[in-house]
Amino acid sequence: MGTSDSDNLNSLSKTQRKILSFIEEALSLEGTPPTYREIASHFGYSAVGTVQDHVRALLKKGFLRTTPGRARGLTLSHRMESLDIPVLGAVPAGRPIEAIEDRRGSLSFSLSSAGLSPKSQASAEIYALRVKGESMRDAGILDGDFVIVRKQHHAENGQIIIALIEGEATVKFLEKRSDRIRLLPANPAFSPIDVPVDAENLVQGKVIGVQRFY
Amino acid sequence: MGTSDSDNLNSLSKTQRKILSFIEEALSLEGTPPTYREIASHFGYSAVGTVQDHVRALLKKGFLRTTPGRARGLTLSHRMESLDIPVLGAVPAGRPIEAIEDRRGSLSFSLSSAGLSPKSQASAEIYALRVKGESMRDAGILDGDFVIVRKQHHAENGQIIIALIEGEATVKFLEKRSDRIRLLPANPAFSPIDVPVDAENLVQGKVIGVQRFY
DNA sequence: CAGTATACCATACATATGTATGGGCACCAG
DNA sequence: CTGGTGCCCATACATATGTATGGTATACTG
Repeated sequence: MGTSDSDNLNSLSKTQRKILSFIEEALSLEGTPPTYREIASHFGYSAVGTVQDHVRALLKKGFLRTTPGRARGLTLSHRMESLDIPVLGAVPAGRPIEAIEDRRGSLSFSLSSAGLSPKSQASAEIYALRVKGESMRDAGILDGDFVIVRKQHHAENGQIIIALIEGEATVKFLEKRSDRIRLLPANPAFSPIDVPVDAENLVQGKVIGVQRFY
Repeated sequence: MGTSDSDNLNSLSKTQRKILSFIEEALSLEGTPPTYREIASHFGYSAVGTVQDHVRALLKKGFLRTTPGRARGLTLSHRMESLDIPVLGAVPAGRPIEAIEDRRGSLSFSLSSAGLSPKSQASAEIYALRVKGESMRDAGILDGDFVIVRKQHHAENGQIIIALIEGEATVKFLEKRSDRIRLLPANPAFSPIDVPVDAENLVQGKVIGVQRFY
């Protein structure tokens, strides 16, 4: 498991990361890489050269490859696979998930199979989290599995959600009541967790899928 | 589930099929669709117009889409997803899985996450099956889940495999012994199945992943 | 201070690429 | 025979796009 230079996303500036994400996204959504001008207009740049600079940086750092002269010649140097959603790392204490940009990699996920429109992906509201622990075992969500999450701050009874409890992200069933909210594990060895109805940032997202690799 | 016109590959001429395949291939290999001229030179055409004709036909028949004016604007009209593996239907009696081409759709699956090289994909040896029943419940494989299978006819002890029993495909743990082979369910409500060691076509593939959609 | 990286703008130019037009030839159904 | 489809060539043109050049400004580092 090498953390080579080109693997270390921390070596990227915030802007560079944004642009890289956009390219990844466009690749999966449109099937073709964006042009320099498309990138520029997306971020409000009035100059193509601005994008050139950033692409050049990403090139130099090994995140992108280009075929000289080729239209839409940008490709990701890593995974040729395709469309991917970010795999977020562990949730630092107290920080809601939106703040996290600690990408650990990416997963491929069939949005159409999940009945999602391309739009829901466009807004980059889908991400993956690696499950730790056995608390959802009986729901078929095992330790090490990836849950596919759509970022949203509401959910219905009985849905599996990502909840933020004391700064920690956990996967649980949601049970809303008038007086309190209860988070139910799917494993008799674990106890339900009660939360005040007015808890802030409780619901971070809804689990829309599970992926496991043997 | 209609077999619409654009689903029927038989409505394509041999040449059109070749060109469609080339586009699909280029998409997965290069990450970008080919240009008309690239297609032309690949097939030895000296005229761009020749490709235009064929693309126009594929367009008309609904296999391709284009964004007018866009460089490398060809995209597949079906699965926008990306790389996909076929989802096979139920296994008809007695017929080994290789014979089945009853595509029910396709799934996106992150090969790199599963530690697979692009080559294993190229050989189209990966497919998906929809799980019926609860026999593997305790292994986190639930009814309705998709198992990702690599086609192979051998497997090791403890691995989850696709076994062909009396013409039916089932998901089970494999337990090889000197005298017989035992297929273990992951659910106390089900019983192990014993199979002679010389059973033919028993192991159809190895389960390398699971995917679930809520 | 010089040097380097980041971040942006403006402009120009060569060419990569989609697209239109106009043929030509073979085959087959009406 | 006429029309449609498949299959191929040649050429022209507008524009989509990569790429080079040259600025400005900030911040950090040695």
